[in-house]
Amino acid sequence: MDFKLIGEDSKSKARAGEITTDHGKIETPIFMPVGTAGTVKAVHIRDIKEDTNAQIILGNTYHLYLRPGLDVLEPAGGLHKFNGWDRPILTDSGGYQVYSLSGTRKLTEEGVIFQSHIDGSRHSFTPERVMDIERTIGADIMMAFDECTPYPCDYDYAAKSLGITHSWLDRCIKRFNETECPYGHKQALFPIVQGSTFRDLRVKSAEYIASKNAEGNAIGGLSVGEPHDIMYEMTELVCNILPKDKPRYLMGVGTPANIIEGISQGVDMFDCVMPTRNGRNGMLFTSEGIINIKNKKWEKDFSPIDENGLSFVDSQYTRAYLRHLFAARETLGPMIASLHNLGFYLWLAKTARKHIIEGTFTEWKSMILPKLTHRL
RNA sequence: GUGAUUGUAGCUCAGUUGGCAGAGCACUGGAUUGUGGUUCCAGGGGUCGCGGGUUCAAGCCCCGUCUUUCACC
Repeated sequence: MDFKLIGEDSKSKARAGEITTDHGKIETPIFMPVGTAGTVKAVHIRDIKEDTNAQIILGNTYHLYLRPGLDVLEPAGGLHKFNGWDRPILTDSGGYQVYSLSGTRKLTEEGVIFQSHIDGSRHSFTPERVMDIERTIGADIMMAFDECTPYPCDYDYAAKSLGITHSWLDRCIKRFNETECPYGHKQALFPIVQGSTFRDLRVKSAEYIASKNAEGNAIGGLSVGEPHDIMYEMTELVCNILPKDKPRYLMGVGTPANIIEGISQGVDMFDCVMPTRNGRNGMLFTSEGIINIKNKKWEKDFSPIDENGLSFVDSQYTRAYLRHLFAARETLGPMIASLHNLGFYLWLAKTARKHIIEGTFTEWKSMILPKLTHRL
């Protein structure tokens, strides 16, 4: 993996760059659609590639390990071959899922013993095991196994958890260096900064992660319910410590406004379930504001979904028709809304990049921000 | 025609000994941040078939009437 900076904004920390992987280039800042179970829910691979122009998607170690399992993914030739996505893939390590999904779990210095949310079966994740699984999935970017602390989180727990995350990182790096991709392409390992909402823990973690000189670095443990200003404060703090010449990935963020703020603080990569999950539930992010397509006010609105949108669904379908699909619980409704939202998120990142390169990012940001939170 | 039976929110139905009219679904809003195609929160909505009567008080008891379904002539 390679990363080079293309341009920097003079009035903020925003920067434009380019990541090169064996599966192609990623122009940053970038939004990465989430494809937890090997699919970006309700959207065809063809539409993600050709309509939203996404350059990288996510997969999830926890979910893919449980289903379909490595005994399917390995003979399939890895996730790229399995789902037909030939551009870059990033796999989340499962640390977040062990925290958010698993009913009963036991966390020790060694690793985590958890129960499957599907059938209750017991499994064990250690840093070594997670590295092996991510090798078998074959993602271009593998995330280190961490513990995502909840919010709120008391200081003692956050400090103890951080120690575990750091020691797990060392074991991830060791295993990563001892193994290689079974399919022949290169894989990168990104460590994750934790430390909850405590400045000293975040600084300590960011310095530790920076010292590993990884090919890219991630900020985790945010967007878990804390106020936005705390999220921004922690992001800014950490970005000032993480190396400038490596991509920075803010995990799980966020709303369009969160992403613009993150970009201005020097974050290069984002992922979030919001465009797809909220899309499936009728919430649309458009160029003029946020729409709840289920609202009665759209019942007889025969205007296009988003007259400025670049996705084919934006002009193909009307708001009234999309509302009807949701009211009738037709499968096409969530499909249209998901594709539209992904198109909008990708447009947002691409347009931010253009303005960073042209030197007009700050002006554009102050123009676009009110529209991103406005409700139609 | 006779004997039973039914009628309460848009729908399906609870409603105790007579004591503030309820639920689920639907509808109207809101939430959702490294995804279990969800889930959660809030709100609006009633001439208790209709007309009388008893009672401090009736969805509930009494009388009449209409209505639903069933059985028998």
